[in-house]
Amino acid sequence: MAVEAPAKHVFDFDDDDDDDGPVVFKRNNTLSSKQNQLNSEIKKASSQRSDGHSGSRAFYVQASNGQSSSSQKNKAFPSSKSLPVRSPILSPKASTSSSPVKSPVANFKTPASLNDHSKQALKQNKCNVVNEGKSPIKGATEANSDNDDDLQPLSARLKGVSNQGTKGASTSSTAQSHQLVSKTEIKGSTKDPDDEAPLSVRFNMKSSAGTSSSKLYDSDEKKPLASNSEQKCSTVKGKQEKSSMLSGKRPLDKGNCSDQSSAKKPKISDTPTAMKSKQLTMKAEKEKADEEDDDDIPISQRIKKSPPSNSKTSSMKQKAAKVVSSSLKKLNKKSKKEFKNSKYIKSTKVSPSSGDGQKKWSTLVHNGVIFPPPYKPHGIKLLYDGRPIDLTPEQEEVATMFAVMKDTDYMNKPQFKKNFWEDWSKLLGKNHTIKDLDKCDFTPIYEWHLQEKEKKKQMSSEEKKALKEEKLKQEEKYMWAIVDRVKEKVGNFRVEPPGLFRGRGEHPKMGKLKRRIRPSDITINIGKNAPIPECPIPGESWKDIKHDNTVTWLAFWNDPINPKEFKYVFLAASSSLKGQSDKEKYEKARMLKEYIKNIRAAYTKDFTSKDVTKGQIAVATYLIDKLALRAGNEKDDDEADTVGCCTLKVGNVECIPPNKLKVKSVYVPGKDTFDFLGKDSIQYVNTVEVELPVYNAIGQFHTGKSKSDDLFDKLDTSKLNAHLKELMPGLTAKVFRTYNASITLDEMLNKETKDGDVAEKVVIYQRANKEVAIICNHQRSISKSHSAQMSRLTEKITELKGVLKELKIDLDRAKKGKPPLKDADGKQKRNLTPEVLEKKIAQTNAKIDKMERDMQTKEDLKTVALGTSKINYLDPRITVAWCKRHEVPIEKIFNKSLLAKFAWAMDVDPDFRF
DNA sequence: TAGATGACTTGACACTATTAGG
DNA sequence: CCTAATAGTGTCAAGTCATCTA
Repeated sequence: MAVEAPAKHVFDFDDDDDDDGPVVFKRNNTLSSKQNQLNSEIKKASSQRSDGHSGSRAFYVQASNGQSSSSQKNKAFPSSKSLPVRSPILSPKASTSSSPVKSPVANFKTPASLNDHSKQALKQNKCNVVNEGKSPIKGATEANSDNDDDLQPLSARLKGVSNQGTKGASTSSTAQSHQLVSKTEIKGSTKDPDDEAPLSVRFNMKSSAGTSSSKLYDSDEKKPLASNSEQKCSTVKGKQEKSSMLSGKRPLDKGNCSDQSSAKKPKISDTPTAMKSKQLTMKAEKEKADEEDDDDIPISQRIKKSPPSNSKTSSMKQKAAKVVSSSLKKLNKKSKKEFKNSKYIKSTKVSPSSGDGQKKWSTLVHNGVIFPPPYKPHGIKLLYDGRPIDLTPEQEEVATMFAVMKDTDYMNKPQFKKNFWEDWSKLLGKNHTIKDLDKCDFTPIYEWHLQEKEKKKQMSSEEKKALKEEKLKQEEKYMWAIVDRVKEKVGNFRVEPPGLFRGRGEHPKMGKLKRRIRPSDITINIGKNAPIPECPIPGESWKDIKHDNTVTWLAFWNDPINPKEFKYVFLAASSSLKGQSDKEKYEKARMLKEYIKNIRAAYTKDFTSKDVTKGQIAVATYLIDKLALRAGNEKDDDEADTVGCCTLKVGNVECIPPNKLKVKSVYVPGKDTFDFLGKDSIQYVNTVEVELPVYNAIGQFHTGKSKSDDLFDKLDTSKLNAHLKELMPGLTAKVFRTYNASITLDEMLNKETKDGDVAEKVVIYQRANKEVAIICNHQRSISKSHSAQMSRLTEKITELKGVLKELKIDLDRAKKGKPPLKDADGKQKRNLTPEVLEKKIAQTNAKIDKMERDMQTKEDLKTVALGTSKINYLDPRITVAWCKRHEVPIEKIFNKSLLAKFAWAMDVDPDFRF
């Protein structure tokens, strides 16, 4: 446990908490209380079907969180990912005292025995949670109200029209019987004791697996529209040769940014007492928190309990919701301020407020950031006109950055070279020998670089290990922050090293020098009473120190490429702060489910609106809903030229009438082709059938415009989002992406999962995952070795087929009592019985089948990136619940970092549906 | 109310570590 | 065991969206 000492040493505070176990690892159940807020803000009348008690209990510090990377080998770890309440680092004994026990069924291993601390933590946390609308009938009533047949989905309408899509589309809402009642009753009966019960009880798959089958609802409504669309994802990255206009539009490289850094919404000061009040036990805090929670929440509670969505009344409901939610916001804000300096402030740490510039933390301790090592000159000379040239270390450093990129695609981009030359020649100075980049030969430096790389590779594993450990030792203290007395991982504590800007696509600024960041560029954000991190570079100092607890960043600096933008240091994804907002995001998306029917009905109505703005909003919303497009903010001239929905150009959307003019188009749905560069200059190509009114509307938006004009000239993202907010509190364009992704996963999993072994189920999951990735257009570049791999596989299959043929011949002969043919080398093969041969044939056939399937999968997935959706779009609770229901170890789906990131979702009820 | 600013999420890809296959 | 493929992790660019400012 070498890490223990440094960790403690670094954050030496709270000594007296130690006897109570490191406070740091008693994570509060921020999520559930947070959820209350979410609810209060947006949830209102929406139903929450089988949210179960997710997040409604003690929170387990994810192991990885308290885990030093050096101890990751610990085998106990993977099995207890979500569980250790105490860090193995800080409390070694915890590993034995709360040793995880295998859950009888699946691998949701759970602690059979929690140590006292953990138990206490559980209890304490529980109280946070009770108010979470947990009435046993909650699920039942609301699920019932979620009457699918009430909902008139667009997809249903589309079905008549577009028969093209088959992808993952559930075809009917057959199984709509509301067996939910029984389900929730079962749930309810086990729930209450649950809270006290060992977690293993809740994870007991057998019990839940038995009931889960009763739950089969399916609704067209929830089906993503995109599932009906035929998607073609081109793999080609965009290559628009954009005439470079490095607009001088960024005049101010303001060194004055010091001002800006502070100009912000009103600061809420830290609790003065926060750090000092060591005598304040967690429990006391907790209780206060609960008190205040109770004070804070009731309205939302009431709101939540108000009748769930019902399409007939929903417009009224929506209005009401809006009002309530906004007034509630104000109320929250106000009360927060009023209590700011009271001791109640403590409580907000348990339920930091969402959004609205409210408090994100009460105490924050960290050690700042670590800087890349200074440049070490290598002395290798580049050749200019064939002659070696001396460079100063500064000049050499930048030259090396360029040299090292020799074999990248950037070298083929004039813009890159141009920008590089501009910045580098400045460093060289006016009278330097080097006057022309084209005459420079960087090869010596490049080769030196390759050599260095090779050297590194050749190092013995001991050396490598030592090096790694050295690095770890240096970084250890920066890796952690203590947020509200919980030790949390910091995400990116390393300051970005200098380099050449690698903009994607045709970025006008690619190749520019990204200068070195120094302490004097960096603003630190930290708790009022926390020690200010020592500046790691002697003689220098931070630019500024702030104590802003309305934000979550620990530090920032101005982006050297675009000085009015910032680079932030945040907590890692596994932190509870991130987890909170993650959960909120999915809750919002789930809420959309309750509104979607009305929203679709509304925009469908507006397709034909006389009001052009209305029509454009309608069509845009439709595209966002159906195609999962991004919103599409305006972009500056000094950014790559990419578009999203609101910034689509006329030329991006082509109408393909069945034959000629759209006016003529009869009662046939039109076809629209999309082709544009999206985020990261990834190309989007999609041909999709749309409803006739949409087709016509697009045609109208086209008229009188040139290809480069905005398709939606009356629209931008803020108007669009403002409109969406009227339909559902908190609704924005991106929620549709989350919604469509998660609902697709949920439905596919529940529809497709059959009996079978774990491997088969994992395949089902991957297929659903892939579907989502396609919907979201998550692409990856084809690996360099792809074609080689494919041909190798083909080869192998051919070979196997040859074997098969031979076997068949041998079988024939064996049946006739003849000996087998000689093998390729002319040697006599063994005599085998027909039975054995038949078995071999079957085996070979199976092998070939498998290989062909693998090959197909490989081909299908060569341009599809599954990771992004898993990380950002798929509600982890869907996955966790599915795993529980189907006895698939969660580790088969989530890797270590995802498990840490989704710790908040691990205790979801197996019956959870998105 | 548009545009600027600020904070945060999303995204592809490069680099490393681990595992599978020969 | 070694190599190649794959999985995992880190990096940092590029989005979204709320809020502030003029």
